[in-house]
Amino acid sequence: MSNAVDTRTLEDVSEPLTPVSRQERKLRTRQALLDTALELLADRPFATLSLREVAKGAGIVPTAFYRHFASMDDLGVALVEEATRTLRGMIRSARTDPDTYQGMISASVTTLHQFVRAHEDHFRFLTRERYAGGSLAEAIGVELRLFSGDLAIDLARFPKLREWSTEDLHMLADLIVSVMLTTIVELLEARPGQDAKITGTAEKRLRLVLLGVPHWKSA
Amino acid sequence: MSNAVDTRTLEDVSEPLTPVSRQERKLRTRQALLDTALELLADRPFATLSLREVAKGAGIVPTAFYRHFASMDDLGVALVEEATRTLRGMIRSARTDPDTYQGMISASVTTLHQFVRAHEDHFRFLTRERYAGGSLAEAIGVELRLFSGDLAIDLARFPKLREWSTEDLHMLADLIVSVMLTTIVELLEARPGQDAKITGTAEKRLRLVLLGVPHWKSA
DNA sequence: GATTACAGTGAACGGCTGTACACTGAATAG
DNA sequence: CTATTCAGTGTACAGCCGTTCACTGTAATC
Repeated sequence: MSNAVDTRTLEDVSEPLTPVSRQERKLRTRQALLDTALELLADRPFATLSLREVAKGAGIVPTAFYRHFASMDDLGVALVEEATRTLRGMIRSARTDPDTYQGMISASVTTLHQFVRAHEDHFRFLTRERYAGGSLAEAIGVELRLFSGDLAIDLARFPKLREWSTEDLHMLADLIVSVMLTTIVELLEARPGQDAKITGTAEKRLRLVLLGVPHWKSA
Repeated sequence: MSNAVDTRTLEDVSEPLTPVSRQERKLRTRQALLDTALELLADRPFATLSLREVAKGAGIVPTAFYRHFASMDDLGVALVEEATRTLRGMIRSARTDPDTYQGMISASVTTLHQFVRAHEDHFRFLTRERYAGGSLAEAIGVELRLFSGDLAIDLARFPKLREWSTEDLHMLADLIVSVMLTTIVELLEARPGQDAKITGTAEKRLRLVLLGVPHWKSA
């Protein structure tokens, strides 16, 4: 399987076992805090996590938490950064051959599927907190708007979309992003074995949207 | 303005000032608890509310809370019921003249806009908790799937959609619902004065989706 | 080899949490 | 008029919370 997408992100390339410089130990504890938080977030919102339980999960005493983050909010920001790094990795992977709509659609959905399955907790975190309100939701919103903007630029390269207004291009990009988000949530909520059906539906939705493009009049 | 949509739901018709039967007092306190919770939910997720602060907001002592709800989760369920009653009211209002796509689109978006503005806290609650995980999210998910199913049936009445498979009809209905949800979130996050732009974009998105319909081949 | 920097410790604090329990007083039922 | 029902009260308790402070032991520095 030589053309499989590389779903790894920076932090999960395996480290050598010969550890121990001081700053490296610190980095590991920091990562343990982030990983613990991400685990706990599997079934509850970020705002319900306590500093004490995250510290306990990472194997340190509550007060040592402050050696790494000024507050839980601060850890939340770091978590958004980590998760959006994964998201950007996915977008980079998906931005390949802009030849045909159909090719682009199935390739994008395949990439989406692989990344969601390889980083379920990151995507769960992003979709859960996106609408939760507060500063994390805002930070995630900003990131998604950046994503949507990039997509609009990519879309402008297609012949049929050359003459669209930038406003209409953004409208289309937002629509595609919301289909993507819906698909991510469906994948995360799915019982095993439903993946093919969900990705199939996602492709259909994108095809239907793009089917309207040649007949669009902005009015 | 005789053809304005009636955005009231059952609970906000004003009561007479001549109160006081015992069960009526109880109902009022219960409603005060629900209203207080809804206020607090404006800027935080449900899971962070405490029984004590909700009780305090409603003007009763913490232990009296149990005269009305067995737990905060129980209050959450009641809140989902109240909010989905508003949602169903909106759907009933929107289900009017299935003559043309264009007429249906702008009428639906107008109804959506009016209901969201008239019941911001209900819609904020629904969209916030939809992805928050836990039993509330599940209950809201069930309700939205019912909505989507009803919409699929309505859509089947349009000539162009007569011969679509039920699967494709659900795909289309879900797509429309996700556009609606996106629009709701945009309205709730909007700074004042942006409403026209948001509803305009929402109409465009729906028009684009429906533009693909006549050219659809399931395959 | 002596000194410093610092990740992690452990006790203690005041504040908020849910809930048990015995109570009061007024609207209701007999 | 009397007895009952029950929404709301007030006290109390054990548990978790974030944060403070003085501390220890070891890796890094000189």
